[in-house]
Amino acid sequence: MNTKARHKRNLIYDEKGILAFAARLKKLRKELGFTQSQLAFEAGISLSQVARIETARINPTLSTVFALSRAMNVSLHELFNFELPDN
Amino acid sequence: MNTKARHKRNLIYDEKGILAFAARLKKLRKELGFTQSQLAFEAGISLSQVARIETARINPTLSTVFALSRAMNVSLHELFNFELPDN
DNA sequence: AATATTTATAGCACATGTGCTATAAATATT
DNA sequence: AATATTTATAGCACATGTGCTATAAATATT
Repeated sequence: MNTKARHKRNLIYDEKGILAFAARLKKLRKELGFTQSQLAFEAGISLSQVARIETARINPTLSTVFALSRAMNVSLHELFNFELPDN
Repeated sequence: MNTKARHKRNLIYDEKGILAFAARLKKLRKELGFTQSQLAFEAGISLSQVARIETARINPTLSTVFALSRAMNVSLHELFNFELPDN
């Protein structure tokens, strides 16, 4: 182990918020009749990424979210029409 | 230079979307009377990060956006109530 | 105008998002 | 039940988001 005391910064990872977004995305995708693969293709992102987002394994960037919004033809206003849980 | 042909993947960076979000955030923050420093403190993120977001230098993660939403006491529905420009 | 406050930049180290490939697990179809 | 399709995981390499510190630039206050 390194004796040098490295500072462990703690970054935000908003478990609850990420879970809520995952559920919202999955719901909309299914309602619109997309498979993950189709959505990934339309959005220009990878299938693995779509799966990771829907299972709340990662904390996507806005660009990724914007791509999903456009691919589903769902406005951001609608995509984010869910309650953000308290932290 | 390395002769090995490494693959240059191109990640999404949604310039227009990021700019639109930056403008929306700045507008709301000012309307609510926060300084960047106050907002950063309330959201538990760094001042430099708030400045980078408002000047569209970075592509923030959802967790960061959620923290801003809670700090300003503005719902996601409201925070994302803007037109996502075409890509 | 001088001073104080606020916002914008820069550079570093570290954490982690992303694409890719492969494969397993789960679900749907025949 | 067997087969096909869809979703979930894993591991790697690389790109980049984030916090921190410092400082400059811009704006507001006195």
